[in-house]
Amino acid sequence: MDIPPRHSDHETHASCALRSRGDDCRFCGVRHLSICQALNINELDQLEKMASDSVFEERAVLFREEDEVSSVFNLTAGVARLIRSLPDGRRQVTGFALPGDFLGISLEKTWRYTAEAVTPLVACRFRRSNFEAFSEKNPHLIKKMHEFASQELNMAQDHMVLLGRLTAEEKLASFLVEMKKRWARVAGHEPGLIRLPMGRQDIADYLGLTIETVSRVINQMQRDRKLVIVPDGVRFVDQSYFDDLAL
Amino acid sequence: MDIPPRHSDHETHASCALRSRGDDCRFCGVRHLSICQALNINELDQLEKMASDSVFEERAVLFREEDEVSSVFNLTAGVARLIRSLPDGRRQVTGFALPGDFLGISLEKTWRYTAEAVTPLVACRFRRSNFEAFSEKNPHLIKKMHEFASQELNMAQDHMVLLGRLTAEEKLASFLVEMKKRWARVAGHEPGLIRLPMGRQDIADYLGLTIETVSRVINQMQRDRKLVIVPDGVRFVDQSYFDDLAL
DNA sequence: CGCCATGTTGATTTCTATCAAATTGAGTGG
DNA sequence: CCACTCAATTTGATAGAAATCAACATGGCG
Repeated sequence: MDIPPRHSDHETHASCALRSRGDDCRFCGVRHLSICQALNINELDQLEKMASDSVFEERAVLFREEDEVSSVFNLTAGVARLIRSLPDGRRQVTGFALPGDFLGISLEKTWRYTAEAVTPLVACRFRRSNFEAFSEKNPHLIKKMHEFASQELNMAQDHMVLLGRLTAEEKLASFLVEMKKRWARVAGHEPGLIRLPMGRQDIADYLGLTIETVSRVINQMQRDRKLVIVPDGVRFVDQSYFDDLAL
Repeated sequence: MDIPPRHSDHETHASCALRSRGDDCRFCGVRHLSICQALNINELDQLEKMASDSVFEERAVLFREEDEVSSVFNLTAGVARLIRSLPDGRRQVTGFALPGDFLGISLEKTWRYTAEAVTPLVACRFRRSNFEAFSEKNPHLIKKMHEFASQELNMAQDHMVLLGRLTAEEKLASFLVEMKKRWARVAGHEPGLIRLPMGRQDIADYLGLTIETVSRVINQMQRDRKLVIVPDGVRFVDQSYFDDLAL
């Protein structure tokens, strides 16, 4: 990955020591996790001709709420936060996108949320018009996109329960269990380590809490020997404590 | 509507003074609001052969979380609450279904929420296997279902902001504005009246509040001359107050 | 080494939940 | 028609969880 891929339109010149599609969808590390699992080798070849790798550095904005959807993205490496903002600055993080996640599943004309890189990230990028035309010709891709959207809707409903009805402690436990499960699907993760590349403020905005409460609850969990805080994340000490509390 | 429709499989013998598909999709009052808008007259005829009108009385359960999805529903009259429950009894109402809304959009194997009739209701019912087979042959129906699912996802994200970041007063204002907008799409509504057929507890469980807080906030709004409480709903007195507060 | 963003900890306030009681109102049967 | 019942709602008093306000600590990086 020292040589930028052919179709690359780098947003930045950040180091390329990141997994990505490279130049061949057949060897893509996130293919089996992503929308592309719906495609056969032949269709993959067609799609590949429309793809370009985009690299974003930490804090870069992939797109903003209200922006026209000119491209859709398939995350291959890194983490993004998805944000809705209120006019007075209050934020709700509606989700974190991990490798394999697709941004633009809805095929709407404008983005309904802002996406920012939490870590350096790589995404397989398609022009919306191309991608939509391709999907128009491949009904099973639409079906797969619908499956992914349904799964997202399901997660959104889970999150409503969390936001509406859980205590701060339950929210944190649920979040950590969720991140543990989601990282387990991503190749190359260290089992046992729950990576938390996002800051405390992002976690707070995801859980409908303040940064102080997030900090207090996590540190209390550490004092109670439920977990240990490590660089870039946490490790569970008492898994059953989390299983009992989590949604 | 005094004579039950041909394919009817009534859950109850409740009065039929309710709008419904009747026996002909072409005259269905919610067609233009529903998934069926994707279909031409010919396709509508095919779909009609698979449809049956179901009638549910107040409080009836359409289906429960975890149940197998044996039928999907297109609501033609009445209101349903969609509920996720925690083991200890805490509830989150994830949404209210109004005429034109489709239940089963995701085509998953099991329901992820419980649906209960808030009012007597009528739904156009399809066996899941039939509906799925039909959609398999009609890619534009899948596309339309995907559009509807995307719209629901969008509403779910709005609701996350509400649950995570709004105050009780803002939550109520947003809810009332949302209901006003949604009823405006349904034929036969009285403009100006915001119908609230659901009880205070349902509203509380939708907004992540308690029944007491919902009651207090609405009654305070009435004392402040922002709205008046009327049988079966409210009327706005100061629309701009709500526009300013709502999400 | 020191700077600045990020995170932690402490003190206090506030909003909403909880607990408790009164009120309303729809449905029932005398 | 009117008392009665029971559920739903409203109102009041108090408690409590998390927010806010305010330092302080940490740690990555020039």
